[in-house]
Amino acid sequence: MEETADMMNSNFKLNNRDRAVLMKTPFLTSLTGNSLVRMMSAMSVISLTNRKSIFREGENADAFYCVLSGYVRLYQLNRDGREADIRICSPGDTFAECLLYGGTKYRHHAQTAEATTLARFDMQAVRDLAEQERDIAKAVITSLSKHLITTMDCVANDRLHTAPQRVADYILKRCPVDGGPASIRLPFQKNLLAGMLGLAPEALSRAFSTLRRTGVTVRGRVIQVVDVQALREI
Amino acid sequence: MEETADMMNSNFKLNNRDRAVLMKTPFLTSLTGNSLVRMMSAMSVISLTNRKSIFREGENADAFYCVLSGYVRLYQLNRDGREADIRICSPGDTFAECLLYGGTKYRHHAQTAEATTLARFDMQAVRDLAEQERDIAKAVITSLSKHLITTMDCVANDRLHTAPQRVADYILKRCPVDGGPASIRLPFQKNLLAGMLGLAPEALSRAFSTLRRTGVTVRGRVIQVVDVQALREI
DNA sequence: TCACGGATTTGATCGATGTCAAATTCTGAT
DNA sequence: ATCAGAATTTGACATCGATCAAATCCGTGA
Repeated sequence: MEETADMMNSNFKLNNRDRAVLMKTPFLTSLTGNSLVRMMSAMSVISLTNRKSIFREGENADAFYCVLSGYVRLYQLNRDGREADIRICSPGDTFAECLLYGGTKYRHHAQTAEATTLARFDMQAVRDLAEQERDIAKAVITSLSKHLITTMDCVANDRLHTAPQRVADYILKRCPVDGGPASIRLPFQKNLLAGMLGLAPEALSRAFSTLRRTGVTVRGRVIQVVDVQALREI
Repeated sequence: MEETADMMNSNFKLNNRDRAVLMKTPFLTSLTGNSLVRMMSAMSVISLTNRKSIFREGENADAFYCVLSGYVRLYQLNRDGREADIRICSPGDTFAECLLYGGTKYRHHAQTAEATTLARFDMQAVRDLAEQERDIAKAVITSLSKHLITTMDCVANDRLHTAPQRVADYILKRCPVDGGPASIRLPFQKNLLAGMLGLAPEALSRAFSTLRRTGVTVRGRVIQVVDVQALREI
């Protein structure tokens, strides 16, 4: 059994960290006993290196996924072939689960944005399970609800806030609640943060430099905030 | 029993058209017998005149709604008090149903954008029903799935297309499939269309005038397209 | 530690869209 | 049909963010 260096694809190993993430997924966190076992048996684990395609727009949707480690970029192309990120999925995020009952084709492209481990759920198997087990149906509902809320927030954010405001929002959501100084470390490249916020990388960079005058210092992936309260005002 | 001229609020009458819309709702369309009866008893009908508040951001979410006739605007305010539409709900659309399992407070303001009739579903009652009746859980899942898909499309649209492209998209979705000439009538004010597409009214107006050179004529609410195929190219 | 290549920042510019005000058109009520 | 008020369009502008190119930074592997 040989793996290429390019792409490792396994469905047996699941390390502790990945397992912990998986069990906190809305799909699994509330399940017990039989339901949990059945969900796990509809699932396999997949590891991919950076920049590998997971699926393409228009393909037949026969699975949905949960990110265990790494990041996944969902994007579309416009007529000119330029791509725009729709969503960046972090560990714990589920994607394409809306196709359980919403359609049969993937609606955008998905590719890894880092070395990534995924839980792959067979669409038809989960569909069947949701019809049989009450708690699985409820788990699906919870997952869809939360996902819908974050997506609506995304629309609101895009339509309501400027680039520096979105960046400030992002930082503040990850800062301690008190108003003093704080320091956070980005878990990924700025590239991805830009996509998450619906910005070109250059726009993100300029947003950071706008925030400098509000006491935000950026060095590599480390962001330092002099006064969290002051940042809230922007 | 007296109603003010300002706001009529009834929960007994349901005319034929409204009833037909209601039964095509994802929440009700697949239900039969007992489930249908129980859902109907968790529901009441509300009629409101133009520009009435349905709920406000931060209020306790004790109901979700389905538009039977008229239109509802979901919007948020930014720090300066300027409002941005998040979503325009048309007859058949459901809103705030993501709070069934996603949270306890409304996340934005909702107000009528015309004289409007709504089906109001008691949140807790439907929550209980979804736990008891399989087909109701499934109906909830279907509704959330579809809603999530359209919301993701909205993000994609915002990030990928210019104003004239979005307007062209809107027109094309409502045109016959063949490539010839076509004519459609907007079911609402341009105001609302602008909000739907994430544009200021002035930007919508200018988008229309850009489309004139692609053979699109606008007079009042009537939009005529000389060549549907040509419009697709933009 | 050094050097390389990719990531990020910066500069210059452009196009798209929001904003405000004024002109015009539309609509519904009389 | 007429008119007032609302909706829409148009004009003039300001601003934001995208784009392309060039410079710089940074992390990684040797």
